[in-house]
Amino acid sequence: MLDLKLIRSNPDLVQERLNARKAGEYDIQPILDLDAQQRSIEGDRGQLQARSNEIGKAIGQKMKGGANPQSEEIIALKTEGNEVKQKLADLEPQEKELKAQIKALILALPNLPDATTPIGANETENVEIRRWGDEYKKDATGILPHWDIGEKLGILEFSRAVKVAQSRFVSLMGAGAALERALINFMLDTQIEAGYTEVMPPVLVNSESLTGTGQLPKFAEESFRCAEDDLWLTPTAEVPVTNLYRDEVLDAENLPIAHCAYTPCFRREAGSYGKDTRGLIRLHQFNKVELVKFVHPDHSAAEHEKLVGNAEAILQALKLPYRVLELCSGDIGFSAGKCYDLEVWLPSAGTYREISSCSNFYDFQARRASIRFKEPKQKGTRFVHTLNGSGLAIGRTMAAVLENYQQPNGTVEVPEVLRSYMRKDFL
RNA sequence: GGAGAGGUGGCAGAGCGGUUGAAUGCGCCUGACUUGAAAUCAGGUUUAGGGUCAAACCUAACGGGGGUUCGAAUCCCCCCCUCUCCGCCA
Repeated sequence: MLDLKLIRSNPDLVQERLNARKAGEYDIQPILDLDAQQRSIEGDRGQLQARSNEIGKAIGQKMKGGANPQSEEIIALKTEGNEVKQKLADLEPQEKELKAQIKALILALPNLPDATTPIGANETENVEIRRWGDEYKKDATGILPHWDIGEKLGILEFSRAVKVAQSRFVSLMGAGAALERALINFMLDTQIEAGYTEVMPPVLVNSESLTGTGQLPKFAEESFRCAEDDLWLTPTAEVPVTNLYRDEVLDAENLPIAHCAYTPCFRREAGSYGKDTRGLIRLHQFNKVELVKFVHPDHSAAEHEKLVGNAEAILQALKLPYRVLELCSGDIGFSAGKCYDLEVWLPSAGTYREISSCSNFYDFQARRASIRFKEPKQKGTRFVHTLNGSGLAIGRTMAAVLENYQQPNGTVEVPEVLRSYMRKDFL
């Protein structure tokens, strides 16, 4: 959520930053208009309420002093009190309605792209920052797509999963399930070693939580909902883990708070019907290890770089070639101000595919979820900055392993760092 | 699912119609005492919005939403959540 005070005091800057996402898409003028109305009413209301309080206090004092409740003096005050109440009854609903409208409009506004975020219209204008692991790229000749090799090895079961659920689901069988577990454990162990505290959060979350991180209200159609309970299947552990601290005031000395979490993730993938219909790339249910940080605003840029490094460390340990993109203003997510994507090399397709997205949300989510911190000796509170990134998406990592580690004889070598988890060298 | 209890400041916990934004304790901050610290004493310490150069000041908030009243943390109604016991269950 953007700061209304910033919108009010610096409308041109805000509008210009929003235009960097998509020109003509966002207009803050209605907010400014409604805000002016609301403030005007609030002024009047405040005065009336002050008078009402005076009357109440005056009556209280006189009664305590033994005044007759039927005396003219008291009756006159009560009459005025009733008049004030009438006027307030007229003003209050107006102001309430205006506030609700403003809130709804602000909740629909995305974060401002950071000044360092490259300007661009769409994903074609993302900027490649660096590449890693070219030396591990093998000759792709004869390499089967991961879904083919997976079915051949009997470790990925698509058609039966479709019977059980629907399309875009998979069952992992035998060594496939074991590999998934190995990846989860390896990633968690690595991130715990790097200083993250593991958490296993609920994967059903309420609407307030989804609003806190920015999935609601705009992206309701992207999540599975249990309508009777106001609960949704979490689309990413970002939601439950960030909301762990919703409506809290944290001690500055406890920052940064860093969590890693393994959870299944659920996405409806509405509107992507033709895309990635085969394999593990785009499923309604997938596993992910997520990294989430709550940091002091002064350190969020440095913490962001560190977090990207933590995600990269997984790919490096797995010796999977990847590149780092900095997303441009037209492609960063709704809540993010700055975002790096990690893309892993998929030899069968001859392309890099997103495997992690690491974002700095600045105070955008913290403001929505009211996550603040207090510094000793300083008055008041400030919003923390929240960061998160995949570390990593398990299914896509599995796809990358099945392809990058595929042998000419149709087996798949187990990456060295996973062998102690798998207790075997080949699939 | 049945029965009961309860949701108050950073925490614990009073208040149950009138100058109560809220006793008390803990925590925290400032000062005194001390070589320093502890202990002790005095004072201070909620958040949000408005206002101001900065203050003063004004308004709101005692789970959420309505209602009664000149006036509600306190009374009434609805909803949510938590806890205890019973039942069921991984």
